[in-house]
Amino acid sequence: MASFQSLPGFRDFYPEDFFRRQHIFRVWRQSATAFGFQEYDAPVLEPLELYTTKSGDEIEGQLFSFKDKGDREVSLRPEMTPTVCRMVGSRAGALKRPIKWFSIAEFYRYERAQKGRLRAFNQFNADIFGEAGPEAEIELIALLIQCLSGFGLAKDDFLIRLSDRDLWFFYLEALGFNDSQARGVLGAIDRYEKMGDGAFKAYTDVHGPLEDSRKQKILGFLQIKGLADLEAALAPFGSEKLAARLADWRRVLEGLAAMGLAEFVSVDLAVVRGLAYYTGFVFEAFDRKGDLRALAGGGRYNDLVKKLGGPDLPAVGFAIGDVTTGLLLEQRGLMPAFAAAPDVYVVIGGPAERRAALADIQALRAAGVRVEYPFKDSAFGKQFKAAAESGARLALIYGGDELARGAVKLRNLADRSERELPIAEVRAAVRASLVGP
RNA sequence: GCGACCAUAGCUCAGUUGGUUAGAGCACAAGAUUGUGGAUCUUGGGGUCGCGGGUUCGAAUCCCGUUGGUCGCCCCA
Repeated sequence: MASFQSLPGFRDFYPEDFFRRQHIFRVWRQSATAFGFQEYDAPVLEPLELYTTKSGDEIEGQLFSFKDKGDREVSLRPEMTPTVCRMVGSRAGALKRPIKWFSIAEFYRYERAQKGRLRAFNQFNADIFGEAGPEAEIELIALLIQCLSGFGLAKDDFLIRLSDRDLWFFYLEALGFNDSQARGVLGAIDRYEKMGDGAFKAYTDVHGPLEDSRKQKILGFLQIKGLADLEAALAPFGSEKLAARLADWRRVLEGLAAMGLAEFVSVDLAVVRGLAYYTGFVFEAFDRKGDLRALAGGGRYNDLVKKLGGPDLPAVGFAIGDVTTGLLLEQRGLMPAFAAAPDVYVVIGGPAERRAALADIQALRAAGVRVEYPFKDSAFGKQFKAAAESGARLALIYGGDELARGAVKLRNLADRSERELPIAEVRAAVRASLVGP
């Protein structure tokens, strides 16, 4: 047992773990690139204030924060949103709209680890700045779907639940709740799926009892699972603002339907997201079959750039994590097996043959061919075993007999066929064999 | 911050009422095997039994503490 271990909630990535992580990153990056998002990165360590300004002082309990040697209050980043708001905000005047950015980065939260949640984890973040209309939501939800279906996950595997904090506030206002009460109700709604009726305890503690008729209306609104139901529920409260909002809803759902993605998305007002800074549409991605925590979440946050000192810039974004995604892919058998096979394994007869082999090995590698060879001289039998175990498609054999003729052997390890070729043709022959059938 | 369960080799685990030098399979390495394959056989390396203390003639085993893991609660950006 080693004397040192990684810190709680932090992971070592051994090659097979790293391979799985890279697979996840690769799908995310390909998806974002295909959607025209540009990649950025930012510091791991930020001023503590960046997060307390956004989320309040209570957040500090969940942060990896400390004082640096210059007596600055700093924190490892727990999320990307404030950082990207700062970056976009400070150059907003010069950036072409819409601003579509993504990042893949590691984040740190000082919390107890549990299933799907660690202290250090990776997230893909995608955000669109400068577009107030629902086209931004369409783009991001479509990207989120691609970031999951790119692994081979289908509509039976996951679901995007779409909700709207604006509509909730509108509805609660119509029921006579003031702003503070409405926020309390949203807090209860956020917990209702998990806790049932107990979710309202925090509300009644602060705002007093909630009469049954209004509570039933709230619970009824919560059950809405489609646009038609939504429109029917809101019909009694007709107003221009509401009509415009419902028009936004139709545009989002029609846009996604036109992309062929309707079956991935459901209207579901039970999703409100805990954070207060969301200002409109909010959405989460869920595993349909299992009991995993949310796969991804996001929404619109039109006030945050300004709150963090930037211009008034509408924004919408989402994040998806590597831990839950990895668990889901393992459960569904969609995580590819670790593969580190070279293209070519070179079998070397002995010290004299090694010199010729090394020259070709270096030339092949410089040309981009993955080449492996034994460091120490050993029996041919052992080397062929090693060649087979390496998973290489080809073996190049540098034996004394062949080299005496100025030749080497090229063996196809899959079908065990073998041919001799002049040593000068090794590079061309290897290339042809690798691209060939 | 709170709670439950767990901890023996790189991995999965065995280890009797507390009793000599803690074992197996897999993995790794060497050999059988100096010109052709993932097999087989033989051999080997690898352990402060998570750590610390206590009980005992004697602790992997019993007790206390602690650290870590897993899973919940709180929280979830």
